[in-house]
Amino acid sequence: MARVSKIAEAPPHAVAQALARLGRNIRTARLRRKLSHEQLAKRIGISRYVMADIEKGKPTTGIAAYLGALWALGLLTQMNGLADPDRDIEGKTLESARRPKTAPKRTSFDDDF
Amino acid sequence: MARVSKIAEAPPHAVAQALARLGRNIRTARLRRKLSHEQLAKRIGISRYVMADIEKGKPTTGIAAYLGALWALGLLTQMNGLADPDRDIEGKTLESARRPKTAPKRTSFDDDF
DNA sequence: CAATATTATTGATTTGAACCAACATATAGG
DNA sequence: CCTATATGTTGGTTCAAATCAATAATATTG
Repeated sequence: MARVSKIAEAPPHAVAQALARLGRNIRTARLRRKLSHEQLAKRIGISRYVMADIEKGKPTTGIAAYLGALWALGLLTQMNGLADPDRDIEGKTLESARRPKTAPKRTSFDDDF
Repeated sequence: MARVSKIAEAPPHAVAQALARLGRNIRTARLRRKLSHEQLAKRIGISRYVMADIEKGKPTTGIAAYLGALWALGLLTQMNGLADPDRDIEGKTLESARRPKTAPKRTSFDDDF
């Protein structure tokens, strides 16, 4: 185990898939712009090795590196609506009138599914 | 992470803003679902401390933790179109007919900007 | 094909991310 | 209010992320 969280060690299929796709898309965008790993990495402020990791969809790589890549490619604006509370229908439905600053106190041991 | 990259140490405003917003949105979604840090973290497979980091928008936290949070909240599908080549108008325009597997060889020192 | 650039891979080094325990503070809800 | 729970903070441990150098493999282009 050690210092890598489970989610990074063995991500659920959906997460692994999302990561792989994101990496592929970033690679495609880079090649279209005719940039090498080294060139793009320099603009982002990372090494070419991390740039390669991003395109592989490495789970443990810091999120800033990924967002930096999107930023350097002019694709960061697509992040705007991500997890937007207004778009969160499920959450809206569940939300009570009040807006608590912490989670409610759970009285029973409601272990997850 | 060690050897923190520039992008994580001092992210550009756009990246920092995107991170902060993502964290806030995740927090909102969590509270709407009446989950504590500990509860959600357990589902994701991270500690409650990393869960708190995510909501703060910590740049150096691994991307899998962020995606895991979205996944556990049922919001991962919103990642689907992110950096999609089909939506990348800029890239489409730049793309040549061929689809090279590496960046073209730059003969001169064309440093950026 | 040849020459050059890109990308992948390996091994070594450094340092902070992720973790935990313990304690402090804030909030919820009776 | 009171009390259990949620969240924040501190200090310490561990180990892999990020880096680099060198080399190998792959791709581009003349």
